[in-house]
Amino acid sequence: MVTIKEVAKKAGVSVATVSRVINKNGYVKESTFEKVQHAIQELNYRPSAIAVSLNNKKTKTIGLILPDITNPFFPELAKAVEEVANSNGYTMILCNSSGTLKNEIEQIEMLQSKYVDGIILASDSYVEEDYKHVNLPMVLLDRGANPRNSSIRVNNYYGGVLATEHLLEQGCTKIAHLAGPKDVFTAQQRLEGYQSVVEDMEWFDKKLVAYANYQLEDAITATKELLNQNIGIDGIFAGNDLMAIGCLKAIHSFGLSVPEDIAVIGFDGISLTNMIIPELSTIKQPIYEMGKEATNQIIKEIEGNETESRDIEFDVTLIQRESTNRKRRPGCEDGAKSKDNGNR
Amino acid sequence: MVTIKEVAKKAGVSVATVSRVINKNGYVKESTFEKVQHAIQELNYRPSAIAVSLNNKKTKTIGLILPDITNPFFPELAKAVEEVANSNGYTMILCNSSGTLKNEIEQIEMLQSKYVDGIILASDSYVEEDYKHVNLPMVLLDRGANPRNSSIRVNNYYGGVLATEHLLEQGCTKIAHLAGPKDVFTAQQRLEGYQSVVEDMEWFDKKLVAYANYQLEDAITATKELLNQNIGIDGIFAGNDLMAIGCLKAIHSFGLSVPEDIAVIGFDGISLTNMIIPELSTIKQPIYEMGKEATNQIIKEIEGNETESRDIEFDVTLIQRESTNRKRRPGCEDGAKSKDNGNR
DNA sequence: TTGAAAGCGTTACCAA
DNA sequence: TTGGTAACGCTTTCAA
Repeated sequence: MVTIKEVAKKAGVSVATVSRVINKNGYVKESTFEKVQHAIQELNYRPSAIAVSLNNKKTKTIGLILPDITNPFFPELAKAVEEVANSNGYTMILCNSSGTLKNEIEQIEMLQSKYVDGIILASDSYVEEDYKHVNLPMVLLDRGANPRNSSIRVNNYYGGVLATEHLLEQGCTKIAHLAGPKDVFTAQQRLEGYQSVVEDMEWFDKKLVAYANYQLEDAITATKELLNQNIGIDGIFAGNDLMAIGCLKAIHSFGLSVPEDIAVIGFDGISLTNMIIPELSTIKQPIYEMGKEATNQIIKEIEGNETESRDIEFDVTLIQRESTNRKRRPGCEDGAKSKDNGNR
Repeated sequence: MVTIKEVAKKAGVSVATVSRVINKNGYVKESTFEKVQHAIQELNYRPSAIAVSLNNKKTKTIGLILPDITNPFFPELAKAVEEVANSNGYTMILCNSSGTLKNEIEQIEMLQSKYVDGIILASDSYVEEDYKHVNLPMVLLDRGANPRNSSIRVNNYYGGVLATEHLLEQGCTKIAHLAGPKDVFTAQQRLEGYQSVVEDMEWFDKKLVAYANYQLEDAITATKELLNQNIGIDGIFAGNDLMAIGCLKAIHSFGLSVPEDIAVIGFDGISLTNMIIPELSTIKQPIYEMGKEATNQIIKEIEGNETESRDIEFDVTLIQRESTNRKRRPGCEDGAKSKDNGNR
């Protein structure tokens, strides 16, 4: 690699001057500027990001910690982060935490020692206590408010309400909920949304709520149990899309059909939902937007334009597709009935 | 951040001694060692990766360039790379090239100026010419041989043969191929595999080959056209799984069923294939293994244990599921008939 | 067994 | 408008 010294020698100036040319600050005579530029081209010189970082304590790098990149929700998020980061001159280091606190902590340590400028953390297991020693800008995804860090999320509660009401509107008379893990924030909120709608209905029964771990396989098992233990279920609100697909498979294995016998709606709006047959209705989160906003926020905090932390809540949107279309024949449309709740 | 100097002061020794303790090299008296360790703990000191890098020209970072992280093939790959990298003390910078040469080149430049130690490149548009100025270890995914770089890939040709023969075995009498983009290496190879099996059959016709861009939407259109222009197609080999799902949707929209009317097989073995109904038969690539091997290879090259480049070809495996199961009722099994071709 | 100091490639301050 | 140089945090060589 060619260094600034070699450029200086070639151009017949000092390294200080070359530095000024590179950063376009300080006074440089026009002719000197050109001479230096020429030398830079000639030698195909690129400043060492390492050396620059050592000086100014900035690496132009942000860390993104995800529970699992193979969960289809996250690639879209990662893409948004990467794109926004890049277009602001940052690069992204990706870490898979596998959702365990131990890994998260370890990775945060590692990111700190690599001097990333900030961290975006999508964590299921976040507990404020555990992150006391993190003194970098950090924005949280899908977590509740926290005085120290900005957070980006959707109104999960309202999404739960929306999904449940939609099933009701479609004529469902007994609606079950396949909830995510009990200790996961988003899952709790979605469940509460569901409960708020159905708890006073005369058919409601606690046994209509089952739990699974947000994964497909687990959801299949849970759905089968749900169907065995309850008679007359004709609608299921699954806590995420992956589990909704599990529902579909379980229902299929019972020889029942969707949406005729049982309507199914998911949550997240991953692209998978319109790949399957029947296409899956869902409560869509603006995933890309969320990643974009998280990145913008972290960059603001890094660059010091914004030190106070912000709480940003996005709206969810009901996407009706075949899996809940009980009013006409399936296969017709893919309408996004936006039901903004007006916040933001 | 606490520096080595502060540790030295606290322990009452010089920075050189602290450095020796950290790196466990050179002579250090037992008692001194302990004293220093103690100070390190006390201050919660972590060496600055930046400063270390400036010295030894190694960043312990590798760059992974992918065409599109939202394509389900790549997250699994990325996960493998990240895990193997981490367990060797490396971190991974992820870049989305969107498949364009311009972005790839730009990102390689950027990665070089960040002094990554090596690059894993999954490229559709790789042309040796364009990468002449890359003087880092680089391993290529899914590309043909190249004297300068190691490459990791599967036997795409053989996979094409395997898929086509499988459809034949299932009793298909007129098999179409939905191929990937003409200029993409993997797509060409798979197509050739198909052709080698069917070109001498009396029913074969060039019109049985259609092209799409490896994406779902495009595949739906192409399949519809295929079905409109050809009579009697009862088997389709799609160039990748995403397109196979497109086939399924197109066939469904014609009111036909899979596998009874038309059997469908994909290529890749992404996890999507067992999420959909009917579950999709496919030619599975050992994606995780490939990522793992790519990472091991790049690390070897970085650490200088291996300077010569290697060409590693993995075997593909036929996974038969419902979408080609014409011999018995669907829904029974998920068998992996391994047909090794003995290379590697 | 330990410490002093040079050097890694920049930036920024101070002088000239 | 330019150049010399300290400083960033660490490793490594050389001396002690």
